[in-house]
Amino acid sequence: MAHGDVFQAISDPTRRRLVERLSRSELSVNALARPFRMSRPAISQHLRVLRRAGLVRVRRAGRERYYRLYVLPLRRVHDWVSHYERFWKDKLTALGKYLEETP
Amino acid sequence: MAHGDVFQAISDPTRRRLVERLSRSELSVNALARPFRMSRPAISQHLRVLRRAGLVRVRRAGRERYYRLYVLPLRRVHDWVSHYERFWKDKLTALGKYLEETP
DNA sequence: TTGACAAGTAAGCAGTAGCTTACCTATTAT
DNA sequence: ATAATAGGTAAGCTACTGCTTACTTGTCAA
Repeated sequence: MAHGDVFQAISDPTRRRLVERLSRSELSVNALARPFRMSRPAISQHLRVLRRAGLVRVRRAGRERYYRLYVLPLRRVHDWVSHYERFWKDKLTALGKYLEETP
Repeated sequence: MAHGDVFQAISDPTRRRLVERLSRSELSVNALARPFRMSRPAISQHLRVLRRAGLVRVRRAGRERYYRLYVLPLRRVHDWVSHYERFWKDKLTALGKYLEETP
């Protein structure tokens, strides 16, 4: 399983774009890779990272493989970041005030 | 400014812990570094990454430097991740359903 | 059945990340 | 003035990342 880290998985902009594309629909690797200027093996390797982080799953159909987004691991990121949300929403906290004073 | 990437900045678990510690209060580097088993220069280097990502700011007081959290860059991460929130909250979407079917 | 195509893996390479020890600078204390 | 302290920077090392090209495997089409 190799169970990679989600934070690390989404730290790369290419992988974030892959996730974005998959949020619209399931896609074959070729379709996924189309807009990228990178070699297809590079994409395969990024997909491996996403797979290991549990962010995507593959369905084989003939000689194609369809990737589908599996968002649950993103929840960890969401939860971690949400903890700080109040600092930019609640301007009454010390840090929030500091924020306002310093542009 | 060197304007580092926030996603990359928080991809390291040590840096996330630093951010967590700073969310409670402003801290000097020594105070910050106390619970870590790493050398202090290592911490300084992590702080530089956080600084470049705009996540912390320093205030000098005598020979100490107090680091303070500056959360605004986290908003980018929050926004990006929030876009996928509906996939685990709204179980009616295709991907949400898929999620339910596959444990 | 021969070839084209989809996608993955392997090997190799340059660049960077994360750590260490050693050193430097500024401030405080004796 | 001397030494201790806070913290940063530099150099160097290992390990990992992200890419490439070359090769492999499985599937479909002529």
